[in-house]
Amino acid sequence: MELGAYLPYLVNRVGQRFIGDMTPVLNEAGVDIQSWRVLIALYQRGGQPVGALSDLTSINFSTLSRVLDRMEKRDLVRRRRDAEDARSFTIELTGNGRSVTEKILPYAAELEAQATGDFSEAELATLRQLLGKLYAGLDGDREQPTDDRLAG
Amino acid sequence: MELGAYLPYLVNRVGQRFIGDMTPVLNEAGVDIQSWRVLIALYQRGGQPVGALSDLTSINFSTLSRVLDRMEKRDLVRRRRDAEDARSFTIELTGNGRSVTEKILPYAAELEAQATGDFSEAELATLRQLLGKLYAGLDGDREQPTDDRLAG
DNA sequence: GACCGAAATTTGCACTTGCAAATAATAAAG
DNA sequence: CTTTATTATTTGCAAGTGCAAATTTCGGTC
Repeated sequence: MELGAYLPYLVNRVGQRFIGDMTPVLNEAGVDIQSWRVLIALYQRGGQPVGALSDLTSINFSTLSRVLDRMEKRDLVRRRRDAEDARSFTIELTGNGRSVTEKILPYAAELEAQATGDFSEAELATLRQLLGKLYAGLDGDREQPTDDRLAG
Repeated sequence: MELGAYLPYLVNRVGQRFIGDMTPVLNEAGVDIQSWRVLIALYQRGGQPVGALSDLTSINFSTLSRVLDRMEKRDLVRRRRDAEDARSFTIELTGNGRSVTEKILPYAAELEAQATGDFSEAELATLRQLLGKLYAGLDGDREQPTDDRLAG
């Protein structure tokens, strides 16, 4: 086994860099990385129960619960009791949450663009597709349908 | 922007899964994820100063210092003062560290194999290459030479 | 050969994390 | 309608984490 060929290594290395490069922008906006993950998930998928949000963001259940505490304090999200099932909350963006997200998004896009400056459209598409396929091949136990939809 | 097309999202999602799937095996061996990262880095690259190890593993400097404390306690690594420069330590695997690593490696390989079961050799090579390229495109500020060598 | 800025590593501190147990609400059965 | 099993979420606790400051050593300069 060669380190530079070991996929978990290659993947997490890139992931860490994305995080490292995003952090200064997020700090300036007073948002931590986990909150940012939640923000984009909600921004694009709309209100979600905590469980779905945990799947969506890969943030641990209990951790997410406390991330939401922070976010609520900073008026980024709101917990609304589900009318159908009172065990469940729907987490939704506040107006402020939406506006903060929209302020950060351009930087996120720019970072991605910078990282993929040397990529052709075809390469980009391939990379996305292969990452999706890789994800699908991991931990097949979890509910596949949901995950597949996410991968789309 | 679509969530499923956003690279940081796709990458970190896969990374989290790799970690999640590896954790049970690591727990059984009494090793945490960070220690595992250090183990494979040392196993493949040999003794390293803390700084290089931090680059190699993407683990924050101060965090790594304490990860090494844990690892030293569990007799996985040893700190040896550099003869040339007494500010620096060379971190090296102990015999036990090597043997623990070799015990875990097959599972790591199996996990990767399982995740990439549907991949052709060509796809695998492409994925690795594109991840390397993506890494290179990120955070161009850091010392490129070192990073490029690592990406090899 | 004492002085000063820079480099390698560690530590203080306040905050974040994940596991497992607790809470709260629903659903199904008797 | 009480009991019991199940699901959604939160919390107690013991670690783990990152930032910024401290420590130790180096290399050059006066």
